[in-house]
Amino acid sequence: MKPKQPTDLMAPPERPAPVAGAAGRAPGVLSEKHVARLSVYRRLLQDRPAGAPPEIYSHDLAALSRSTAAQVRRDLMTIGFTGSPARGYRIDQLIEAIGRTLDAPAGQGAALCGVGNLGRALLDYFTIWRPQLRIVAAFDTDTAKTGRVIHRCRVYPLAELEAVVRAQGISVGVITVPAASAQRVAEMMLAAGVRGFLNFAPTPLHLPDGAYVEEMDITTSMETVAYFARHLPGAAATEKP
Amino acid sequence: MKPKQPTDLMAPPERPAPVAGAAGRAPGVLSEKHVARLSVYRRLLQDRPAGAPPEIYSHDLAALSRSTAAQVRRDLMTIGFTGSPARGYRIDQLIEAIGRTLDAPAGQGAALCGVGNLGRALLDYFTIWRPQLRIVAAFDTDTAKTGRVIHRCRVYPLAELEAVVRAQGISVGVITVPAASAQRVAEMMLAAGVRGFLNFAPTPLHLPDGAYVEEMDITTSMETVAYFARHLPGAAATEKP
DNA sequence: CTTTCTTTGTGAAATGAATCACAATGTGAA
DNA sequence: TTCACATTGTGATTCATTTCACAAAGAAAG
Repeated sequence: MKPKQPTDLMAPPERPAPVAGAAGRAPGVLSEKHVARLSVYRRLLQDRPAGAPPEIYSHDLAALSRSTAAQVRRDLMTIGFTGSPARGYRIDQLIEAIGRTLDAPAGQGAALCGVGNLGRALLDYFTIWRPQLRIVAAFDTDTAKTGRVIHRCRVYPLAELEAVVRAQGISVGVITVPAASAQRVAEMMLAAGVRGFLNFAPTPLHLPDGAYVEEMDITTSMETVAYFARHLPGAAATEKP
Repeated sequence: MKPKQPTDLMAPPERPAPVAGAAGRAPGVLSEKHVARLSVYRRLLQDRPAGAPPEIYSHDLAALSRSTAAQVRRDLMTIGFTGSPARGYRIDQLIEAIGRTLDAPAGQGAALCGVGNLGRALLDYFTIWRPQLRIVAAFDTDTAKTGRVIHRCRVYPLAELEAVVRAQGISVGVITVPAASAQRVAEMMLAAGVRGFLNFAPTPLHLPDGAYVEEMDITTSMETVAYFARHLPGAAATEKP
């Protein structure tokens, strides 16, 4: 074989394809894991019992969130929040600081596509939800479902998606349709202005840059858990040699 | 302040606490991300249309799975699967090879706790499922639900959890109870022999080493998506300066 | 006031994962 | 047969994230 040029000459260098994700983050924008941890911290702090002290140490928050003290301190550092030695972090201020990072000042609306079993469960899950981030519209093709209001959320026919999403300035889409329709529905939402997608369909979405997709692949998670249930240190169970 | 010993003398060095996860993997055991990708590869290959060619190139599988060709090759390398230059990977053999890695030879059973909206949706989701990994029992405290069969799955009272889990050799637990009961239910399952947990409750589980927990935190995922919907390159939308 | 203790904030180091880049391999065409 | 080419397999490298480890900062006790 002969020595070759940098491998590909006409093909672009191997990238995650022109596909969505937080791949190339703008400077000052946090990483996905980072945002997820902040979200968890906030909820844990909000769920605190009434009598609890108004401050918390990094190692206590770490214990609550299954993290480490160093991780917590680093996370808070990057959002510019500071505590005091020997007293820890002020909980009320911390909740507020995380909110400034995570929440849209004017609030954000989400739309859900596919009012099946899972869709209805999620609507229910998010009914009691702060105004900061709410599912404000649902869509389905089934005329038996459209026009009704399920868990306080109106169900529109899919044909009205573009109009409703635009009118309400919806920026987040939750996809709970069957795998076969997921890509089509996602593209409709994208065209209507939705930028962030939470995809429960068991197939990856292919969207251009400028869209962010989080795959919630229940089947894959289940298989992952099953794998580690067998392969964890000290797990001889269920395994046939 | 005075120079100090290695920081902590009696406290153990900061670790993710004696808490579950794939933290310290045994040698030869794959990483979580790795397993997740293999699971996705397999499903994509299985879902292939009938007329498709019996082989596939790494870059084609990468495109399907939102990955890169190099990543795919590396993944298959670590499970010891090889293709042929200029012809790619044999799909049928690859599906089988992934199965040898992911599946328990004798199959694995899962139990679901909490037959609410979300629990029922998941039971439905997993009804048509291969024998390799199935939800074989559900549990709930509500006597209106126990004794019935929902989506082909029998619902037992929580009191029978230990007996049923032991009798059926169940190794995976799916938690869809309210946050307040999640920890208790997880501990019951752990005591009965469950090693892997898929936790949909909006609070992290605290289990000792020897248990693996995958958090399926829908609220956090939603907040993450919302954040990136606003902060993605070229996303001025929904943001108020 | 001084000492002792625990905690924060953060460079530096370590770990882990993804990507690069290229020799080796096989295919099909001439 | 030989050539040209696209692809695999993989060491080396880069990049991202986590962890370490310690100076600085209070607080509380003496």
